[in-house]
Amino acid sequence: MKTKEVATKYQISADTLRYWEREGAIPPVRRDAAGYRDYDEEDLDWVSFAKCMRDAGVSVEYLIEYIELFKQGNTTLQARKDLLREQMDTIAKRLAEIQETYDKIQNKVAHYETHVENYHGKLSV
Amino acid sequence: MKTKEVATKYQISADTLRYWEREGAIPPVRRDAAGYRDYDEEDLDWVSFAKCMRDAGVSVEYLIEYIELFKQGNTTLQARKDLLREQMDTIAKRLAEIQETYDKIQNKVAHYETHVENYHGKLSV
DNA sequence: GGTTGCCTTTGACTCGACTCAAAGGTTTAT
DNA sequence: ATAAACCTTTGAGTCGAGTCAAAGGCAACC
Repeated sequence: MKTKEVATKYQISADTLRYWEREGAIPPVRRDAAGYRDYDEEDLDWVSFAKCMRDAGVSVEYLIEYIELFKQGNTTLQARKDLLREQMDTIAKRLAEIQETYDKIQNKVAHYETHVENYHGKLSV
Repeated sequence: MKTKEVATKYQISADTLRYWEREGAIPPVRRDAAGYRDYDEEDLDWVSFAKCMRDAGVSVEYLIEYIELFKQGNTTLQARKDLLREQMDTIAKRLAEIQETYDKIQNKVAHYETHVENYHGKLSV
């Protein structure tokens, strides 16, 4: 699978794909005879992983760290697990925060329904 | 309440507070005789609103738009409500996305428990 | 009355994460 | 066989969102 195809499939720009690889946020991708990237199943898994994590707000730097550990082989299994757990905690917090904001806005919108003046109310009702 | 106090209270830098106001992401704050900002209850509500929204990933630009509408008075009530609803949709999507990633990582971590090799598995199990 | 610690503005700087442009090689369709 | 549509690298540019530094004003304690 070539760059643009992958880009389309995962809704990422080709530039971003190359950028991630350049930075080490995904491992180096296989190349064909012409030197063109040719993503195999495993490469796609890494792309999918990176996209997921980025979408959840995980920094590129974290991804690089993870790949770094992966490259060092099976002695880093525990470290990688720890890194993922750490990210899970962060994501969980973000999730809760966003949920909270969501509820508050919902409340605010509900107030708009009833208060038909020059409304500006608190978020925390 | 003075700038630093507010900054501490909401875990924002004083610079950010001034930046938001400068950009119009919150309305102008009352000043004391010396020209120092003195946040009253309503100002604090706006700060809290801005922080909430920013934390949920809403752009400063959106906040500016909202404040713009607010300044224009009660003819913009519907527009403001629409804007908030739009943001709610976006936030809801983000929420779902993050939740999905969270579940996937959880799964991945679980796999680490059982697969004790040079593990790298798919996110989607 | 001086030092410390706030406060102000203005304008420049940083940082992360892309994004684009230039210059050029390959492959596919006509 | 030539154009269109890909691909490559390198290096520079952009963009959002702060963040910092300079230069100076007020305020309170010792």
